[in-house]
Amino acid sequence: MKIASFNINGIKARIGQLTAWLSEAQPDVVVLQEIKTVDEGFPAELIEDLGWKVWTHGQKSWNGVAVLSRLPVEEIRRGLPGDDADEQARYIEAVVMGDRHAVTVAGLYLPNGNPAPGPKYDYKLAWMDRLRQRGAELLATEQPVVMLGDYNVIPEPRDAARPENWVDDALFLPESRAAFRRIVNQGWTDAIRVTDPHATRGPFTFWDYQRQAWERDNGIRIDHLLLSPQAADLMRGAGIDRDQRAGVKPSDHVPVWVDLAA
DNA sequence: ATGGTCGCCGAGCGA
Repeated sequence: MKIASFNINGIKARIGQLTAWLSEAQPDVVVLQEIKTVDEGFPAELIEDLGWKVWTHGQKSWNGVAVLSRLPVEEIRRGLPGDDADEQARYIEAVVMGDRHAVTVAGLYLPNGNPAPGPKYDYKLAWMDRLRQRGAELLATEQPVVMLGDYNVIPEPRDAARPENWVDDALFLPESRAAFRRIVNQGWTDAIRVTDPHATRGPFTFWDYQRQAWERDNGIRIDHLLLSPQAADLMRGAGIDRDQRAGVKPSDHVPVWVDLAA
């Protein structure tokens, strides 16, 4: 079961890139972030015509997440538990049926948090605490779980081409990194990192549109795939589709994926 | 220190 995450940065602007990548990469399950539309504005038919089922959790203009699956899905949950007043569409969860295992796939778009300090940063840290609580519940199932998406956290200096540029940024502040570490340390495996544990630079998943960041490979790694122990035991491989950042009108993020023997 | 680029939609915000 190949499971991927892609921050698409506006589905209406990126439907062509998405469908081309789907046929090229051949994932079985995809979570999307920043669809930037209400559910009715999502071009589901174009994707359904390619053999997918589509579930969206949309919002006007900002945020918004979705699940695409070519495998049967048993349950869908929209919204991160823990705050009924939270209006932002940043979380969607699916139980996907593989041939051998059911896999819980939690797609997330963690708040950016800038400027920090401030209310947006407080919201980010509170959201991360809610994610940690949901993560504990999912780990307690002792089943294969993949919690993946745009975490908006640079975990370590080697995850940025120029870490010195990020020291005051909500993506790299010590509190953000500590909150991410606290989640990982519950027992999750960082699928991309374990494919090359001793890398000293990168790999990256995001390059800003500004200042020729892509041309200069001035990237950061903020899209992550966290695996429960039962999912990590099934891992066959993981990767980053870096070439998706080239070409005409790309997203500023690229897809990340993990393949499970599920 | 500033501005640099996108996508949302049709001005300015969020990233």
